[in-house]
Amino acid sequence: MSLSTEPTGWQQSSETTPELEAYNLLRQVHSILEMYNRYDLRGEDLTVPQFMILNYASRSGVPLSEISARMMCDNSNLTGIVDRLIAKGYVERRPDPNDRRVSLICLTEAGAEKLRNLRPRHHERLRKRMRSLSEHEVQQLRELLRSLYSGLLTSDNHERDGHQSDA
Amino acid sequence: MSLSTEPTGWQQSSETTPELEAYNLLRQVHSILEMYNRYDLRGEDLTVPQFMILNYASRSGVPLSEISARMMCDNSNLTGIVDRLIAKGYVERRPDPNDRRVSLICLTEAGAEKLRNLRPRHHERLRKRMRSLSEHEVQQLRELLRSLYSGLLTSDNHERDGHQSDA
DNA sequence: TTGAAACTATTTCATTTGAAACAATATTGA
DNA sequence: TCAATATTGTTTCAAATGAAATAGTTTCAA
Repeated sequence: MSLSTEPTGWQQSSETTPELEAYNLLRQVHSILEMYNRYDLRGEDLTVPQFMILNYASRSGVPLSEISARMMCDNSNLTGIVDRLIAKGYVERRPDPNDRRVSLICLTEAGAEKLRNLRPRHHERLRKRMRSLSEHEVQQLRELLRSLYSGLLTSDNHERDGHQSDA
Repeated sequence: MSLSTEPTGWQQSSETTPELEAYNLLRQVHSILEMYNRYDLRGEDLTVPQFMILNYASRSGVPLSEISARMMCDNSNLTGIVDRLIAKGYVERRPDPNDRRVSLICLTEAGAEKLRNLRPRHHERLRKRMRSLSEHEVQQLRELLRSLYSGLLTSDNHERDGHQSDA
């Protein structure tokens, strides 16, 4: 996928709903921001998920399953990514003395330094990229996504077909 | 990643901005909706990207690069996914008589039938999942994402460090 | 206490994704 | 025309992801 963002040729399908449009836009925005993040990290010896783990780790150590919960992914996904971060010297695994099942992901000094360097630039870039929204609009967007997020978590949203509750 | 969505233990970091919060929520919402889509397609012999390609293909055929543009991914990603869809009998490749470089992705009758069956249910599920937002809020969200999307495409958002334009 | 159940992380396997290199074809401009 | 350039799709490789199975550990109730 190239970084150039020229107008594309295809048309919006006629069969659509506000919900579907919102969801498609959400996917597109996510995809573009992810792409920019990827390019930002290009020269930094890091991939996007590796950077994400750095952001959730700490010097004192964070359980792998806490990181996977925040990243909304499976534990099994992180094993390999953490391995690569260890190979690069940015984190290390330490056993949790209180629970021998847990392995704590600890930032090394090199990892902490990397993070001190990258995080502020990352936030600043994001801020600039969202300049097309006013301060108020950003907050509006945040609140709408918050509602949506809560709604998705709390209700029975993954029902199977049949037995709709609004019958 | 399990489907259960119980409250998690971690706290929001103190160092954050409205932009970062909005982005993190966007990622989380995206992640949850994607997870639900995955579970919906579980018994349907389809993965999420496979279903997405079905949605963009047609009986008369669509160039692969048009599909990859709409999916915001690289052509190379689709080769394998299309191969699997062909193996399942839902699409086929046909050469474009007007341009021998392009290969048209055509829905088979089985693929068209699958889509007729799945698409309405898919839209209905999405609609229900977004019920926590009012009709007006869905439209607000859509408009905000539209603005953000346009802003991301039009401006020079992937600048390297230095030469900030707001100095 | 002990056995069943739950939890944590890893392993394994298939699929998806990102990126670069490539072959075939099309387009363009000298 | 024809050579340089661009476009389309595939191949290849590394990384990430989803899901199931597994081993080790903890929790909890009988």
